[in-house]
Amino acid sequence: MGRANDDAAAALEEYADLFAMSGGDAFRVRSYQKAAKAIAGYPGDISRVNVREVPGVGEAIAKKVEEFLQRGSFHQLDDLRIQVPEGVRRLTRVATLGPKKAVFLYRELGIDSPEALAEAIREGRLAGLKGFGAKTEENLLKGIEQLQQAGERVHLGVAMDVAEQIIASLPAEKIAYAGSLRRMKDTIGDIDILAVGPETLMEEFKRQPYVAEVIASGNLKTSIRTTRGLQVDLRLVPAESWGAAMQYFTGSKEHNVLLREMCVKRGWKLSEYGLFEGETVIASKTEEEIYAALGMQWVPPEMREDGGEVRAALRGELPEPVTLGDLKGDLHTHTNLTDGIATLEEMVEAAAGRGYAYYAVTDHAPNLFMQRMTHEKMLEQRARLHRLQDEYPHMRLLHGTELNIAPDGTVDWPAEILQGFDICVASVHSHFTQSRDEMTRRFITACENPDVHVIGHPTTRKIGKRPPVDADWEAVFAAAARTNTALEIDAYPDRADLPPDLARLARHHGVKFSIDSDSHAVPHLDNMRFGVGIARRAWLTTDDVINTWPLDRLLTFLGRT
DNA sequence: GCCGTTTTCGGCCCGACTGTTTTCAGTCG
Repeated sequence: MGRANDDAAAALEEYADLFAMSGGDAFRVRSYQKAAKAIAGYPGDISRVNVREVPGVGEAIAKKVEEFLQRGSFHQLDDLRIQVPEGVRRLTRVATLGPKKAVFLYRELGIDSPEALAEAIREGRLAGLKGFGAKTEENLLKGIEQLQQAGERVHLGVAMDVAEQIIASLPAEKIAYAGSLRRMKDTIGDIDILAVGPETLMEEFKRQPYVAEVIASGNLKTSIRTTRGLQVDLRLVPAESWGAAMQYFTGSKEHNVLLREMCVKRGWKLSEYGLFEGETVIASKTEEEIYAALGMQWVPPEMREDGGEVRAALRGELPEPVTLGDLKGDLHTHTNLTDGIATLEEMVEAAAGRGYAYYAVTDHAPNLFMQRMTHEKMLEQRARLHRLQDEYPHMRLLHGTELNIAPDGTVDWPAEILQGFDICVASVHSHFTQSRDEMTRRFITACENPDVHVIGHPTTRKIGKRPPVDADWEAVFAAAARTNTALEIDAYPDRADLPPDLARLARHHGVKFSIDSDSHAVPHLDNMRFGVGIARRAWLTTDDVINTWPLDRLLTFLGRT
């Protein structure tokens, strides 16, 4: 996946927003959005191929993209950025506030940021404004609060992308990311990178095109802000302290405090330079040496959160968390029959390339009206999938669907149709604001449906955009365990759903899990690693995760033998 | 602005919900 694709897609999305806000034709807005989505999901690197090959990109958009690749922007975008201030676009990130109202507020009252809007509401300046009643004001304030709580953190996918780009750009002897990124936290505040190399590496770092601002710079540490607004710290460490530095800067702080307390009791000292007894180095080169010297198992970074891992490691009782290599298939993916952008054949081919033993296609069902799914289209897809099976003797193709859980907990099709699927995922896509009791009942009803195998992205949160729904999760987990309904760990990094803490709680209830990519394009299949990160943070083993199981065991779980 | 023809124009994912309105615009998925 080329980063050029993501950058160009982001520019087109921004252009679509600004174009909509400046009163542009809605169909053209959609063209820009569609092209952005297609470019982001395009498997090839658009800086190396003719971007006109991407479906949804015609002559006009191709010219914009080419100019963007040349100089990092295009002139139509420059023009609109002058007309619509950056803060006004940020207004549309407030829930329930779209382009029309944002521009209206800007024109009428000069409101040019979420902060300015909050102030205007508090000062009563919106009173009497057409279309802005008391309820609207209340909703806007709530939306602004949520936005501020999300803060400046980005989701793991964005941070990983930046970190990998930086690592690839620097000629170090040794270089790796540490910090919350290595622990695979779902949101990341800043990126820590450690390197072994010459001091000239710092100069090289500061010259890179992704650097927007140098915050601080010395011989051993440089802090920058990237063009995407993320802070990155690069530290030079001595080769002989590599393990100690990785251990120290990976954290978490709480995990490290526990280790250092243990050291103090033994008269030792643990720092980023090593484990010492007086002046004598006991261990420093590798993390494994350090943990071994402390008389404990090496702790996987994802588990270093002071969640009982230190005690377990001292006793030699750390579970072996699931790895990417353990996954034998993906059980939630889409094609362009609904809202994916790749064909069935392209998705299946890419899945086979990953060496999967099975792969489920789960397009949306009729109750999400915008997807225009019908019984006939579904049956046609099933026939196509069955024909395709002959070409993949080593990968079992499963025909599934992603059902919509209605407010009362029911799903799209009647039982006799559902039983024709190999697997049914069911997810909430609307009515997010139901009361806790209603939402809990809704999930439990879905779990109790014998034809529902997996609850998709259970909390329905979108990091930075939408909070999780409110439910009595313990009651939902108990129902899932009782009914043998798996809960999904949606690996798509802006979802990361279930979140790690809830997944760990669910495990205590005996719930099984399905780690799925929820792919809507070929490159999304790679997001699986983020789902594995969540699972490892939740201490899940292969026994907990149904898509690490051999096909026979999976089919038994699905009741499809 | 894109696309696929009924091949250079006319359609483009469409329905529900919310808060405001008194018949609907805006937002969302």
